[in-house]
Amino acid sequence: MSTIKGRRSDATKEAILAAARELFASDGYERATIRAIAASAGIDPAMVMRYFENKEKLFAAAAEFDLRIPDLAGTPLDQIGARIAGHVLDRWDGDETLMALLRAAVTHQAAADRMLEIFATQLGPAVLAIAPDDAATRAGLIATQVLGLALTRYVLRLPPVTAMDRDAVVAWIGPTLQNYLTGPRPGVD
Amino acid sequence: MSTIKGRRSDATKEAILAAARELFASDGYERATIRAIAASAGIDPAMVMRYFENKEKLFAAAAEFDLRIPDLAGTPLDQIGARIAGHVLDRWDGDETLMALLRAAVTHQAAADRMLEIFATQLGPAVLAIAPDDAATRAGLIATQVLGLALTRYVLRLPPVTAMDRDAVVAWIGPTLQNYLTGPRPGVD
DNA sequence: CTGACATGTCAACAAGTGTTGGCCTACACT
DNA sequence: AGTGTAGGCCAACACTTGTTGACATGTCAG
Repeated sequence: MSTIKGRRSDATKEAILAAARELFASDGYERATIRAIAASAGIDPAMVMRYFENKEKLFAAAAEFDLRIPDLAGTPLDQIGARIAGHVLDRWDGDETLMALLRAAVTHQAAADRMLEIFATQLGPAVLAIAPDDAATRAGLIATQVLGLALTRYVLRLPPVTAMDRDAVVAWIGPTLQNYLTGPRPGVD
Repeated sequence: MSTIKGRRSDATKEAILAAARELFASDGYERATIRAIAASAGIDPAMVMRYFENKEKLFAAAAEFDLRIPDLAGTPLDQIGARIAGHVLDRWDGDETLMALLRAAVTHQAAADRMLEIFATQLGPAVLAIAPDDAATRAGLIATQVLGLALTRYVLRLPPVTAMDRDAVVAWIGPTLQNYLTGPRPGVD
């Protein structure tokens, strides 16, 4: 066995993962059946079980995800909001994994936990580096707006939201994120 | 038959609806089974079919909903955002129908359509009355933030978001909604 | 009491689910 | 050549789903 070249099985394993991501993204956890995923990958359902023990673990493998929050060091402090807004759009358009995660998270506890973990370990620290005070709250607020945008634009496809082009979204959402990140803590008024 | 007093069946019909709302809200459309709903209502699954032809129509009946957007006429123009934020929290805490709708909308097309319709017919006109220009876009942005808040606070239960008390949520989210509603259209800058 | 009708229960169906074990095929190595 | 093994397919399992039709019970008018 040549461990140098990837084994042939790696190819179909990858095909299964791709099909799984696609169906989890479009149908959610329960409606994306193993049979449908296998059919979409052009193989037998039993193969899915061979490579990934069960559906739960298949999802876990398919939902592995990195937000790839950009290094914000070089960005002027007052443009970080817009930068994040643009990044969110790019990331969401280029990878269905996030959609699979969001769709599944709403009805499946394990997926919700994974989503929480991603925001806690990836968004949290990034916010902490910029706004050390109230970092958790500020990160939560950002999640609020970012996930709400994703939900209405990519899942529900609310017409006025899908109609906005990239620049408009950044121009509107950017300042909101900027405020959540670096704005004064409200309440004193 | 005395049409004056409600028939006895109306009671169980209402019990079914209540159980349906509860399970649709906590489990989503596919996981909320007719059998589980019937059991929770203390009756036979066949009764559900007798009163509501099928699962689809049961959901439609259970997801009947009114946002009850308050009359904003008496509210100072610059406090409308906070008013809406508070109203959203009240409405969400007091009625599981919204949660059922949101959870189901993510995986079920009919539910998504219903959600779109609710925002189009109830939120849209209210925004139009206040901000006639760009009303659709502004309503969409509001939906973005409101649904994002609901998603992270009530469905995903993101810790920093659930940790905020009512006043804090209103203080943070209110200005965002205010800006989406009455703020200047960005882009000139 | 007798019947009619609303209200409810029971058992079963057909279809679809995740999952399993046995069997086949092709290729690498000696 | 033969043989071991990884990759793949098939048929079946136990179970759950929405849905249906036949049958039982209650309630009230005559």
